[in-house]
Amino acid sequence: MKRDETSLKAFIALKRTNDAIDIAIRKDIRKYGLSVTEFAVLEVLYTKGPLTIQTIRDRILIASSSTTYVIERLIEKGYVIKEQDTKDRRTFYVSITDAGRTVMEEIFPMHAAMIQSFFDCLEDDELEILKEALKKVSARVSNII
Amino acid sequence: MKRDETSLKAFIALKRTNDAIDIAIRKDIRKYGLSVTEFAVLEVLYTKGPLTIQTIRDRILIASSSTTYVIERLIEKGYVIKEQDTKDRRTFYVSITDAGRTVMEEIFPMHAAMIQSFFDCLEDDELEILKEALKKVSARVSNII
DNA sequence: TCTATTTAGTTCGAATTTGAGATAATTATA
DNA sequence: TATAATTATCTCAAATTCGAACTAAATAGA
Repeated sequence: MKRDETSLKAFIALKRTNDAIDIAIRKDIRKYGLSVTEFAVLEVLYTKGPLTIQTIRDRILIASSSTTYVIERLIEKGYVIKEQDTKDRRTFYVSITDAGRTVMEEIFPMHAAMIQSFFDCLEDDELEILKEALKKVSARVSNII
Repeated sequence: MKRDETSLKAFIALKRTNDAIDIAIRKDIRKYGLSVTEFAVLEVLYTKGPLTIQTIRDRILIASSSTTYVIERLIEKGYVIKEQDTKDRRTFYVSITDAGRTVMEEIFPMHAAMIQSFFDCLEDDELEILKEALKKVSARVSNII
């Protein structure tokens, strides 16, 4: 198969894999009344600690207006709080609350187990190459855009 | 790094790569007045020929209500037509029109070149493993769900 | 210092997407 | 054959997402 053709096939496989996993996660997380985006925000705050709104947006790659929206939903649910930075009053830090942490502690193990089961069809070295190759490609995409 | 941890990292990299590419494609295709979903439908009809609505839905993994919606948009734009199957009157075949083909012939080379440039940071064997690994994972996900 | 530019986040309207529940046609079963 | 179950698609309301334009605050440059 020619190089160009392989790239296109890889892209199609990437899209399909992502979409299929997304559907699985959506179903799973819906039980807890969360959308995939809400979960992504909670997850990054849970693992990385308090972040500015902008950092959250860069992490999960959604429009900034969507970031405002999803954080508002999470505040309503009591899972995060938003605090203005005293030094730079344009920026806000978002942190997970105890209630948010409790939900994540309930969801996360099942979520992680599901993800792991998706990848358990790969050998160790395949998985490693997959991970590294994806990192290279996403860095490349960010560079080009 | 432990196996489980690598799976989670691979998943995060997958999501991030997909989202970044999606944003790039959206920008690119917007110039032609198409959404990413509309483009995906056109692309599959362009490369695979006429398909039923259900097959299109399975290919691009969106809700069936969304399939109805996006095909309606494409009909309005004159890029596809919908024809009822004479044998099974529940099913409809969707085909790309000449106008749709013309648009695809205009967009597709640039689109393909962009995709290829995203993957040109990988060696041939890395790309091959990436593609095959993604196929395995998406098959695995479909099996589990 | 004054003004221009940049940065962080929000508002708003329009477009898209979803899930739940129809409808209509086909197929399986009693 | 009559009825039940399945299949293909659609309708609808609600939720999400986006892009464009905005406000407010900080920083850079004259």
